[in-house]
Amino acid sequence: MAILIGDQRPRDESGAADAAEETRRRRDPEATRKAILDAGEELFVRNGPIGTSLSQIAKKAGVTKSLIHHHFGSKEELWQGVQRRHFRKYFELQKRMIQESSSTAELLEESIVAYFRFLQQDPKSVRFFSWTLVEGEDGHCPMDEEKELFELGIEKIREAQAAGEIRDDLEPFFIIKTLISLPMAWFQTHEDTRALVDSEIDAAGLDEMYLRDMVEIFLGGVRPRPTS
Amino acid sequence: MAILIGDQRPRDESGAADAAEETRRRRDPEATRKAILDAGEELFVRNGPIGTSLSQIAKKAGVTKSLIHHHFGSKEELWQGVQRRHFRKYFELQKRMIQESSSTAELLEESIVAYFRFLQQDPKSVRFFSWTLVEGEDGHCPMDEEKELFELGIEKIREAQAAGEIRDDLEPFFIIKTLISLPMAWFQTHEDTRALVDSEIDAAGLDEMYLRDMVEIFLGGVRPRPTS
DNA sequence: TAGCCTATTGGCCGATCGGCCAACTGTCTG
DNA sequence: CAGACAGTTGGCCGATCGGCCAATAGGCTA
Repeated sequence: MAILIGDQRPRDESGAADAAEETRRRRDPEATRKAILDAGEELFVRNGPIGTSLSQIAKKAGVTKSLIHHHFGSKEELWQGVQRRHFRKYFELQKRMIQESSSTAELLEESIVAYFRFLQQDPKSVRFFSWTLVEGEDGHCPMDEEKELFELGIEKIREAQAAGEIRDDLEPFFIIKTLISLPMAWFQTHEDTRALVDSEIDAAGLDEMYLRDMVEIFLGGVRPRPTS
Repeated sequence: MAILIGDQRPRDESGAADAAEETRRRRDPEATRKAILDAGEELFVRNGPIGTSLSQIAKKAGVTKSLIHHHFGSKEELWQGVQRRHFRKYFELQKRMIQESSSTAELLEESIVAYFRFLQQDPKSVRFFSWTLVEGEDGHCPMDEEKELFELGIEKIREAQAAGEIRDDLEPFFIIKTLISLPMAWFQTHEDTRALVDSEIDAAGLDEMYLRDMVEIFLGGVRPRPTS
C-alpha cells in the first residue's frame, strides 16, 4: 500500500523523462525569476491578470507552478512584480525624455511626437495601461513616479508659459493630460480604427496621417493666438 | 438505493423551501431575460467578462444558472447580448445627438461638450468601452453603427469646413477621433487623476476645469487661425 | 568531505468554473 | 379537458483554478 493513489512522494525510479536534452538546467534563481517575469508579462499583457493562469505562465517559462509560488509568493504578487518592472522602465524613459526635451518653443511638439513614437514602438505599454485602468476598481498603486513625472512636466510648461510660448490661461496639468490622451487613445483603439477605415492605407501610413493632424490640433490649441 | 448520492431526480418530497414568500414568481420569460441582462451588465461592466461568473449573475438576477443557458445559450452569447443591448442605446443616443446638432459654427463645441456630459453621466459606457478594447485581441464586432456614426459626423464637418468655420487642412475623421479621445481618456483615468491631484477640489469641480481647458485646446486647434 | 540552505519538482487539495441533463410546472392551444 | 411546449429547477460533471506540501537535488561554506 506504499504506492497508493494518494502517495505523493517523488518516485525514486526517476523516470527517464528529461534525460534527453541535458545541456541546460543548472541552478540559476535570477534567470528563473527573469524567465517567470518575462512569461508573465507577455501573458498578462495579452490576456489580463484574470485571464492568465499560473499554469500558462509556468509552461511558457519552462518551470513548475510551485516555483512561481516559491519566488513570488502568489499570483497577485507576481502581477504586481510584472507591473513594477514594466512601469519602472516606462517611468525612467519618460523622465529622461522630459529632462532632455527643450524648454522653449518646440517643447510641446517634441513631447507629443516623442510620446506618440514611444507608444507606437511599444504597444505593450498601451495594453499594460489599459489593464491597470480597467482592473483598478480598487485603484492601483498611486505611483509616486507618475506624480513626479507630472510635476516635472508642469514645471517645464510653466517656464514656456512665462516666456509667452504657450497660452497661460490653460492649466499645465490639463495640457499634459491632453498631450498624453491623444496618442494613447489612438493606439488603444488602433485595431478598431483599422477596421473602421476601409481604405487600402497601411497601418503605418494611417499613423503618420493621424500624427500630423493630432499635432496640428494640439499645438493650435495650446499656442497663443496670433492676434485677438 | 433510490436515494444514492448520484441520484439527481428532483425529490418528490418537495422540500418546504419557497413556501414562504409566494407573492411573486409567475412565469415571465421577458422579465427573466431582462433581469439576467441587467445583472449581467452590472457585473460584466464592473469585473469584466472573464472576471464574472455565471453563478454571480444568476444569484444577482435571482434565477438559476441553467436558466441563463436556456435563454442565452452560453456565457459568451450572454456577454454579446449585454454588449448589443448597451451599444444599441449608446449608438441611438449618439446618432440623435449628431443629427440634432447645429451644422454651423458651434458644431464642434456643442459636440465635444455633449459627449463629455454624456460620459460624465454614464460611467458605465466608459468601462464598457474599456473592456471591449482590452478584451478585443480577436477584435470585437466591427459595429456597422459605429461606422455610420463616423460618416454622419464626417459629413457635418465637411459642411462646416466648406463654410470656412473649421480648418479644412484637417481630416474630418481625425477631428472626430480627437473629439472622442479627449473626454473618453479623461473619464478612463478619472480615479487615477483624482489620486494625482492632492488638492481639495471635488471631482465635479475638477471635471469642469478640465472641460473648459479641453474645449479651449480642441477648438483652438480646429478653428481657422485668424491671420496667417 | 559533511552539512546546510534553497532552488526545484511532482502530486494533491478544495473551490469554482461553464455547461449539461432529467424532471417539474405553468401556460397556451386544440 | 388533454396534450404539447417552453420556462424553470436542482444536481452533477470534467476541467481548471490558485495554492500547498513533502521530497529531491544542486551548490556553497566550514
